[in-house]
Amino acid sequence: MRVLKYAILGLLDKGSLSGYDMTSHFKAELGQFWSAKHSQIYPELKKLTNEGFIEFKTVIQGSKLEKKMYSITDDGKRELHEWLTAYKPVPDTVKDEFMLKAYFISSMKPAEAEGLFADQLAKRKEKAAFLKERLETLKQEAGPGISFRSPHFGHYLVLTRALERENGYCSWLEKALELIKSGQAGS
Amino acid sequence: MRVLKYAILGLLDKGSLSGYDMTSHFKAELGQFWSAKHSQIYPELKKLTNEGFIEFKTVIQGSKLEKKMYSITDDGKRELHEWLTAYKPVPDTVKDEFMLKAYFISSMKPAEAEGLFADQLAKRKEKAAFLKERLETLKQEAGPGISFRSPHFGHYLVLTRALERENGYCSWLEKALELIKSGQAGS
DNA sequence: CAGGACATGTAACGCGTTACATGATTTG
DNA sequence: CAAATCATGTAACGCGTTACATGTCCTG
Repeated sequence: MRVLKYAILGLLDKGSLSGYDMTSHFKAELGQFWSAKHSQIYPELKKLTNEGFIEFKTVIQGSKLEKKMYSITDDGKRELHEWLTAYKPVPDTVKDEFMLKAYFISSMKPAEAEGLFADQLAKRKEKAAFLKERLETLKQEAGPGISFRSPHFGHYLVLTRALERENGYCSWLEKALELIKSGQAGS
Repeated sequence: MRVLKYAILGLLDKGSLSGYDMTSHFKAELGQFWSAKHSQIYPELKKLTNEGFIEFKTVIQGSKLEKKMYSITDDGKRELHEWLTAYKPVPDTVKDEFMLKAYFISSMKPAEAEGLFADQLAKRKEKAAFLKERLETLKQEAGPGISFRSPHFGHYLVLTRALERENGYCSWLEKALELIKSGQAGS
């Protein structure tokens, strides 16, 4: 399905970028929902160039270092638009290794399960706090009444969703922990 | 990391299964958080047998049809336990193609974005309703006061998490849709 | 007796990660 | 001047999906 192709086209639709710049985006907010390593990005850039969806200009950074600045072509824009506006089914499976362990909870002792869930809760809370801070920063940059028109709207959507995802996970973990503990008490 | 290995060991820790049985589990509740096709399962079963983590007996179904019933060995149980009780970091990225599109919302017209989000909301609501029904059924089978001791506790955890995941997605989509529509009104 | 479910396998291909490999630039 | 960051590439390997391939059993 080549989703990385569309991730690259989408990034380039906002402005020119080098391959290295793209890896940076995948390490920032966008990385909550999509990412790729540079070893996957560089070959994909070559492929997209051959296909005519993007093009590049070599730029000299400093005195020697060569950098390829990519931009999207009209063909690329058409391709991106087609993907963006296509309605797709919700995936049946979104893989989550922790939930796989949860499914096998009967293979653990209560104390082991409690430890596992408590650890996960602590880590998720930390991540939620981190995302909350990022969102506060964004709100200050973009102003409080963020709207469709704002250049930060995409960031805003991604951050609010990521934060709610973690918060939802946390409240579920808390409920699960109580059930595990009450089962343990009655032994 | 071979997570499929542990998925198989976990399933077998509850009782003997054929490869075909495992694919059925991946199509049921467990499939919300992990799945694999039979083309991946059968080679993995061969590998796990060679490694001594599982073993099988050939059973005749009907008069001719051969079926391999797998069970977990003591080595396999140790291996499973080690994985279950290992604390792991929360993954940085959980891929979500729809959220990638959301990040690129500025490359869409408001009406296009509205259509996309409305479609996603309808599909997520449908999935949430389906999961809610499954959960009601489970509650009737298991009784209302489900606890750690219940043989259905793993199912219960997975279903409640999946349902809350969809509900959370829906409420975020509704908020996003309002922002998109209000931006459109002011154009 | 036909269609769907049960049952098991292999092959080809693409996606994704880790590791290998190199070099320039900036900042403290 | 050392360390971190900027910058680009390839190779090997494993994971996952689609397609190819075959045959039995049960239900209406």
